[in-house]
Amino acid sequence: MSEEKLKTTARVSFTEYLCSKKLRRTPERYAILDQVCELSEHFYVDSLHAKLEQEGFHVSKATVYNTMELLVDCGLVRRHQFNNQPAQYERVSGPGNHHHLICTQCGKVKEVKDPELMKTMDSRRYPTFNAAYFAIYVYGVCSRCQRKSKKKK
Amino acid sequence: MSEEKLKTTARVSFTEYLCSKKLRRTPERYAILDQVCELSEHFYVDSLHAKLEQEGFHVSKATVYNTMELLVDCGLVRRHQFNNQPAQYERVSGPGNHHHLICTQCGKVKEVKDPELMKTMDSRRYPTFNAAYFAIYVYGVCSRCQRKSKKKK
DNA sequence: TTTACTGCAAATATTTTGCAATATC
DNA sequence: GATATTGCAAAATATTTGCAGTAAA
Repeated sequence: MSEEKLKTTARVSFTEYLCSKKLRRTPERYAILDQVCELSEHFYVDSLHAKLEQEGFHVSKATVYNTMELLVDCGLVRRHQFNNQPAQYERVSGPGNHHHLICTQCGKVKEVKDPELMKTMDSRRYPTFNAAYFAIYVYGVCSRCQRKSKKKK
Repeated sequence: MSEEKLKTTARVSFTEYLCSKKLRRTPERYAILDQVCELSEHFYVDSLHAKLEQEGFHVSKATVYNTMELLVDCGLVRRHQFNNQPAQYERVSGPGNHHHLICTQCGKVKEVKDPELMKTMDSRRYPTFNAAYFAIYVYGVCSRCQRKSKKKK
């Protein structure tokens, strides 16, 4: 999907969400969503805010925080938080199809695709819990840190 | 496993860990570990600290934070952090055999056993990543919150 | 016209850090 | 005896909140 098409699709979803919840469609909210669509990787509130300012769009951080909450609530964005770092966000593009490898030494996060595992996850059913989406984190040591510890020895 | 046996096993692991890393075996560290073994559920640094003080063992919070890091590093404890709440910790008893259901409305966390899923997870292999353990979070709406939203309509 | 939203600054709260005193090795 | 660890208080920092002004409906 092209970035433009992606933006359009996201805007439509967001508009539907805002209307259904009787929330206002402000330029700030759409500018933040647009910027989110331009960030392919995981990002932080701080980096998102900096990018917006850099592009000449002034918003307060409070508004960015507020909007991220809406975007998470409407399913366009996922929130992750590892090891007491600031929260990381990630745009959702299509059905969840990857999980995360997290290095316990350097904190780096890598995405991995695993269709078989995703299928297994999708097949899970819970009697009294209405599941919406899931996140899988595998903790371990990344290749770079493995090399580092070998050197030390 | 009885609580006493569990404590003993945990102490042995922790001692091995401390020795291997040439860290000191202080009464504070063991007292914290013992207390962790007495908490079956997820807990916070704050509640753990309060429990210790309540039982007459005085430790500073800084030491609790420090020790939790060691316990996580040596694999006796897992750390979770949801939705900007303070970090939650959970004692690891035997091989990982459950995952978590998290209510996006009230924030409540529930453990679920799913041996089949655990088997699938254990079978995953990554070429350059040395996996140690994993965490699975399923987000959705718990039964209580489902009832609440029905009432509202 | 109503009131939700924004920006700003101040408040909050968890976690980290600096340092002197202490206890482990 | 050397120095890692502790306790305490202060600092750091992400996020939330209060409030007056602005703008969407």
